[in-house]
Amino acid sequence: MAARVSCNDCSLSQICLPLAVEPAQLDELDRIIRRGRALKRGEHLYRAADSFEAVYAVRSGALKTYAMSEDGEEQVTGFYLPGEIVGMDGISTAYHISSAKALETSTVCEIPFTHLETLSSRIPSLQHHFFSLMSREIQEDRALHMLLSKKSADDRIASLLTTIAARQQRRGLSNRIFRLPMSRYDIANYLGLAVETVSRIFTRFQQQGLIRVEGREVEILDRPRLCGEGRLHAG
Amino acid sequence: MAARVSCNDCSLSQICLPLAVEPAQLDELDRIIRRGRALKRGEHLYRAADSFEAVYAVRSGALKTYAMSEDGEEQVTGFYLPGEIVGMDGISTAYHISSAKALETSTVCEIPFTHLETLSSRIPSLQHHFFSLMSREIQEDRALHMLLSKKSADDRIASLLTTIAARQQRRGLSNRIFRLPMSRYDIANYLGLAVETVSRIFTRFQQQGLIRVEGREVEILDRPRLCGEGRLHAG
DNA sequence: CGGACGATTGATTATAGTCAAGTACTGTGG
DNA sequence: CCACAGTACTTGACTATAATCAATCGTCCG
Repeated sequence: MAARVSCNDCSLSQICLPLAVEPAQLDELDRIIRRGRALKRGEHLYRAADSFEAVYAVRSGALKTYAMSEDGEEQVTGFYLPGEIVGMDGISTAYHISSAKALETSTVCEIPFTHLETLSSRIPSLQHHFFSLMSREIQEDRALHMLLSKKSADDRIASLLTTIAARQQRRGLSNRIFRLPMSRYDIANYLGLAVETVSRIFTRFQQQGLIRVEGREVEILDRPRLCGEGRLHAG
Repeated sequence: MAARVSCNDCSLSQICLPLAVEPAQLDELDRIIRRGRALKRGEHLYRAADSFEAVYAVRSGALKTYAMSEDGEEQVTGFYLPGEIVGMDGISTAYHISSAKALETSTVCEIPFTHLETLSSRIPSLQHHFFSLMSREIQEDRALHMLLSKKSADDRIASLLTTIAARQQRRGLSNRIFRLPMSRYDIANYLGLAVETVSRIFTRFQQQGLIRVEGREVEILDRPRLCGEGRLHAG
């Protein structure tokens, strides 16, 4: 069964944790990982307030993380695609502050955090890689901060599309045609927009020839104009 | 000179890095720290694209971090008060992606990162604390994400004020009366608002008896209503 | 003292949200 | 296989919130 594959044989090893570990030490990492946990669409990987035990590498499918405000409204805080690490919130509190839910049928590799810490002490490159992963997460949050605080709804959607495209490419897939794993509602929530706005912008981007979109299938037709200036002030 | 004080004698040791280190090992941490770097108002601690060499503990004063978008507009990404660690972006890229600038006369302790990594391998609690610090930064970014994506201008300002108040308290200062180290422009920029909006809300909050404000001096008069529901729909 | 910057206030406008309605999908059970 | 329910998505009309434009005042420095 594919889920039992070792890191050695995993197609994602070049973008996942193993990239930080010498082949000679990969066995050590391999041994602490619990592989192939399967999640059905809508199932939770963990919930807010669950005790923090592990971080998870997405092997297939996609997840979203979200938090609840006091008044019960959901805030989607991130989307996680294969090769990406989810669950790094919670280290400081020892319990998760957000929930992680499968957007579609998914499998994850579970990496118990105390083991990972122990191993990181012994493998400097792993420690560095983990610092690095968290640092990148902070960087991405800063980019999102700018997106939400300075950019128009159009820019936000364009940025989401190109970001997803880039992450697809990282896994060796097309950066032009892909399927969004999340609903319009999740997109709207994540980007701080109303669903209706998201829908309208998808439609307009298509009319402007920037993308072709059919449900969750997206094709990027004019990347320069989508990313850049072209779209600003009447595209 | 106060700046030459060791971590042992530093009044901030209970909220800064030393809290993670046994007294017996504090010397080791102490030795790698370059203390008392002074910054005048407006001076940079580092700039975007500078090579990443160290993280910094704020000893006195206050700093802001900011990034520039391609089109040259500034995005304030954070404010850093005494006892807080600045500069953890940049680990993954080996160069800083944002700039850090003193909002007022400040001093910082410089902690060379490669030394910190080495030491972290030997002191598990320090490694854990550092993971923890980064995790908390991620948590705070998530809270900010919700603030920017779901909350009104009023909520954003209220949240900033109470957050600053809490951080003051952490250092043993009043959580009721304090001086904002940053300009209205920085506040507006950070919260994704126009300066005019910030100004108007400060004025209105004062008229509503929630705060007393005079320039950068702020007194919180009615915390419950400021934080909570009271303000919603006509306070 | 003057200039620049920071802050405030007012008038107007633009962007995205809300409300409302309706269509298209998806999966389920008959 | 189809009917149905429920959800996801789209579109239109109207509205509210905060942005922009503009003017003024205060104050900190050089």
